[in-house]
Amino acid sequence: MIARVALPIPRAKPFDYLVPEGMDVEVGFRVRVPLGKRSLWGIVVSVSPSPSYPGELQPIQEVDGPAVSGEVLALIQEVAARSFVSPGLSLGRLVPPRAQARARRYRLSVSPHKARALLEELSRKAPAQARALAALLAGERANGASLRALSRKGIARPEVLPFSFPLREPRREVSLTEEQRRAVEAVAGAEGGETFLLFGPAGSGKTEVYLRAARAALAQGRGALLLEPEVSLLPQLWARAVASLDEDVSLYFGELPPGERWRVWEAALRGKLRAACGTRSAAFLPLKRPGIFVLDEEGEPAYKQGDMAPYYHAREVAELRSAQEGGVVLLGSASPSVESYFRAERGEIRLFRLTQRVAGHPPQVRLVPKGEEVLSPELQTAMDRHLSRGGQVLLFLNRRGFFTGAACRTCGAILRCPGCAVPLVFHLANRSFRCHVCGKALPRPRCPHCGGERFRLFGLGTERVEFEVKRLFPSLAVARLDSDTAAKRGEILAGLAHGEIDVLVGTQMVGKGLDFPRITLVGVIDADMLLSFPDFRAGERTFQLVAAAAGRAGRGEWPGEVIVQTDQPDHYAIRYAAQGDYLGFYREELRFREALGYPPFSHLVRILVEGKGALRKAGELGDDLTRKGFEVLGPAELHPKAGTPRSQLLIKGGKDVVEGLRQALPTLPHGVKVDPDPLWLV
DNA sequence: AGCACGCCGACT
DNA sequence: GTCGGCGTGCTC
Repeated sequence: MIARVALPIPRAKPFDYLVPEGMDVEVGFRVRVPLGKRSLWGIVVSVSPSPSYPGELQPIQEVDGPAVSGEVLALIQEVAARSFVSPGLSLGRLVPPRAQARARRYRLSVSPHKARALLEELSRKAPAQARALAALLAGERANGASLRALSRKGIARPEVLPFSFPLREPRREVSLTEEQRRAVEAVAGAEGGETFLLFGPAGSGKTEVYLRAARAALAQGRGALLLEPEVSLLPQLWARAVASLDEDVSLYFGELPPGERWRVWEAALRGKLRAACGTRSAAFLPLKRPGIFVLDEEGEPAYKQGDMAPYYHAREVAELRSAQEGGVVLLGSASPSVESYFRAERGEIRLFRLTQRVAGHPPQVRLVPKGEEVLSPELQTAMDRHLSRGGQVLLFLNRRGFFTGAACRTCGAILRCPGCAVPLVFHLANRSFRCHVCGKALPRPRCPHCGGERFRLFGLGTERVEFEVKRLFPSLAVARLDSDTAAKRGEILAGLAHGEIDVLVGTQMVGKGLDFPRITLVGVIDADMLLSFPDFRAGERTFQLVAAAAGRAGRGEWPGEVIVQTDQPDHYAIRYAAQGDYLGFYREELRFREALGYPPFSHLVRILVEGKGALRKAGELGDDLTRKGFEVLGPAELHPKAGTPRSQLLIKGGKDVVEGLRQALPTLPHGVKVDPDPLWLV
């Protein structure tokens, strides 16, 4: 027998190998095979009696066992084809490696009586182990190395616990509003392959609809996948799912330890797992008979993988799966993507609106000018007012660091990363200039033009907002939550929950989904920042930023207030966001998209060319595609990444543009990447 | 992706 | 004279 194996190399086609006599190899199995002088793990995509390769075949070296279901294997191959990358590489990135799950807890394997007796003996020879044993007896945490030593001696044994968040919710049976009930009934009674959009403001009870619909799917013996765009949003959804579904609910996201990822994946593959919460990569979890795919905050760009192949959108993956494997897709949002709302309006997906608030109050939103100070007088006054009443304050700014730019005092040149050419950001934490593209840190940079060592610093980052708040309100407890402090995220959120933190400064992403009833004031430090991006989605992102900020305020009994610092209060994205009017924004945005022929009135494909002569190569590729009848925008030169020059083309076309490109470019030239329906153009 | 082969510049 | 740059091509 011959097995065709997809290997994690850029080549699109799988390789043929001989299956040794007596070896059990099936489609979806992971196998180790020789390739040249190397040996690689790959996934069997088909098994047949005759080879398609004319040369001599090598035998499979080792079988690991089933790694992916036939359905998800086909899905990943389809996703790979759509983003012009090798199925083997895509499989290598989406199917988690087999790894031993790390023990998270140790248990005594001797009686407590015997353990106490051992304690004395150990305290002389191995005091660290004695301390660990004492901690075990007391049910406390202990040093890992000491525990492993105790395990070797047979005194303790490791116990693998599933990954979980330290968060529990009581089970609560809430009665549904009429709107919620109608949505649940429609979703639960739908045919497989249907997509729904649940559109309702923060506090309108979308999560309850997700959970009831998931419960209905589980009751029919089908699986449920609940997705969030960010890991930071998972704990709360997961805790509610655990409380409300009579089912084990696993967590699955890219940042899980490899052993844990594999454990959850394998449980799904074996049919032992029917419900999971996760981020975009969880859309591929090989659940048997999926019944529902929920995407909360469906308009969030984090659902799109755009930085690494395979380029995919979790919504598209869920819809492909529901069409092939059955089940429905339920999208939910207070500010849906323009694309999804457009589809709902055209009747391609079914729209359900939730208009009644079941929790909290709509906040009052005020637009104030930015001015010279980091915190405008209006924001300062409002902070005073809310804090003196015992409220908490959240301040949003989408930029890390202290100063976001530096200009040479001698010649005026802007200090840039030598490899990436983007302006360097000054961070107070280690007093150095850092590149936010490649992460390089320069403690004492010199001007590349004149060698000057003194710089004028400007621009606003989260560190400086934190600094300003501490300066203006010295008695307050101020914390900062951005990717520089993300390691302390749990600690910071606990502090916020216990009222130990008065003011939290954060970037939009890490601060999203916070649900703390005592946060009554939210400040958006610079609402204009996203507007200045040369991207047709700038307005949509700005609306989402302000709308998300508004959704964070006043989730408890007290009415919330939002202060938005902006110098463009008349811009429609900011104006409608302040009014909480999604539809007003949508209509105006749609007119703009139609006038310029942007999505949803067209499809875009981003072609990225990297390496030496990128601009020239992109130009030649663009000319070639123009001759073949494509509408080509560019080439545009991008800032280099870690010294590699980059350029890009945009192709604009109809629904079939990706298929057309696949025929026009059957093999991609070296250094070329293709991202269909990109969400970020810069 | 690796790893080989292969053809042109600055060094013991 | 060689060491080594990375362009092209192949691996079942």
